Amino acid sequence: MSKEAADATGVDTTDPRVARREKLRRIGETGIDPWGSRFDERSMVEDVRRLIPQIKYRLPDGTEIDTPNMVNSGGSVDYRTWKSEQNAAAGGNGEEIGPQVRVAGRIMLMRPTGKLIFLNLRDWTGEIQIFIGKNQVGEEAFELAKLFDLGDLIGVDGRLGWTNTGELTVFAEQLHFHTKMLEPAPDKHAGLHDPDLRQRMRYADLAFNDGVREVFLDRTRIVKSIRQTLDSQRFVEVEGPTLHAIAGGAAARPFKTHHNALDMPLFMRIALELHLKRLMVGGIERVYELGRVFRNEGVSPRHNPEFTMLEAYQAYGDYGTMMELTEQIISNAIEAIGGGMVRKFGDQEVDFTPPFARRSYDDLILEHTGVDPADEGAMRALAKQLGLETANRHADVIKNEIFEEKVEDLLVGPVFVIDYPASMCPLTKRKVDQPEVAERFELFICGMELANAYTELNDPDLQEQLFRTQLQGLSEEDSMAHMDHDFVRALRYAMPPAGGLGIGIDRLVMLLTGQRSIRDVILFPLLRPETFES
RNA sequence: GAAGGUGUAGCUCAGUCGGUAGAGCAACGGACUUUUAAUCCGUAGGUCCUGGGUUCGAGCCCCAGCACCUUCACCA
Repeated sequence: MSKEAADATGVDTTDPRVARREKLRRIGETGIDPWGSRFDERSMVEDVRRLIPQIKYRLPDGTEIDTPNMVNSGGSVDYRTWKSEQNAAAGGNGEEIGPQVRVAGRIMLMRPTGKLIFLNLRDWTGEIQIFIGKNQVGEEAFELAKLFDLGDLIGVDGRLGWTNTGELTVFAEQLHFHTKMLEPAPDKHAGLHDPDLRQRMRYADLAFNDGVREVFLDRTRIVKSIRQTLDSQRFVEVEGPTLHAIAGGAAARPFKTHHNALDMPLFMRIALELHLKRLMVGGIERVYELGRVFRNEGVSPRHNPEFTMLEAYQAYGDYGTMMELTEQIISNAIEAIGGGMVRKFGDQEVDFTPPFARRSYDDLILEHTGVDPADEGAMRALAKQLGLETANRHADVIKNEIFEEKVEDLLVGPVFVIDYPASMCPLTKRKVDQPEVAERFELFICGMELANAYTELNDPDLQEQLFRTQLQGLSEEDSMAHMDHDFVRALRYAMPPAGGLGIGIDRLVMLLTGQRSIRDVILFPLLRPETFES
């Protein structure tokens, strides 16, 4: 048994948790519900700041003048000096007047100085200083204020005004206790740094770390903007099934699950594609889904097992249409969060001003390797030189490995890589005059694959044949040759020629908000479960 | 799955050559009615990730395990 410190009431003071529970108890003793209740007609901090013009200085003769632009609020005026000048000119002491406001939020900082306490109160729109003076709020309320801890949720009624140092402040007249935080607050300046804690306890990360909420609010703005861009072009948003009997539409390992009542194996979807195309057969000529897909693969700063995809399909379009749509989606999203078309990502700078560059797959290989991609022998030799596996592999597979090895990382972009080898793209229409080339693009930015689009294959017989054709050099698990008879039947009911687009939303948010890890743009990324003692 | 890194007070982090466990913030007590990460005085707080081993002696060295980070692998 370790020795325990105790305050006058015999309570252990070494553990902040114990101290907080003791304060909770004392608050309850005063008759106040420490878990709060409905609190109507409060203002958001953002809106309170808009009331600044209503703060006036009333001179002895009754005239009211605007308060100046303070040092602490971006201006240059020292309030004390300004007031004494005004008073001297008026021949008497004036008085500041300001609007009544009601705010609520979390206590982020506390600066008690004897019989007054300064607080920084934060709600989800911003932070504002609160002044609590013993003489101003009364003995009882001041005793309550002494039981406040960092992280507690409180409400304040008071007058909006300036302190002598020119800080916008709510001068408290009435205090309301809303909720006690029972856990110790993170470091008030450094916040939570440990990435494990930040991800596990995203609530604390959001509450106490600067900039985190802004990233996730930007994510919401980006997603909303994408919907607006598509909706304004008469795309219809739909919700496809997430449980699939056949995990198709991409080459990825699915999560397996099981339906008990039907005793049926199921897969979590790995793509949205095949159901959206069925809907185009049904006549929804412009259709999209913004939804979660699941891929049973490793995690990395760019991969989370569940992530958000946009897929959009436009009848009578092609991959060129999809390039234009992609440019609109991205530039509108940037406009929605502000900050300009030129953005920094790590030490790279990316100019998102459309139109984006368009470069052919083969040209890029030639440019970055100096080897002719049409020369299969030379490609194989280069692959061997790079230490890549070449035996029994299709020439296009080898070429693609070379592309991934030598080209992808260098594409700062944004650049549309166009015209892929047809054998790599079983859901893609071939060029009429070049059947070995597929009408497909991938959009690369900062070495990341951000979007993928095709002129969609709508020939049911060819589609069936491609499903049946096991690609050389790919295992069954790695190929997308999972026959989906119903999908082929759907094509037989006539799917219009169309362009289709997929965008990785998480990666887009990463790029636009400057976050280096996908886990910083996903609220609750996958983690191993924490072990709790109980 | 592989390699490297990290794990020390509630939080952020130091910890020398292997020799009694440290700071700032938070907490507790005190002073302070215009502070800005308030300041000042004082007090308390440790399963040094877990389990083994080497050693007279381990936060530090060795082995195994766990979690996270990075790179790689997997990844249309």
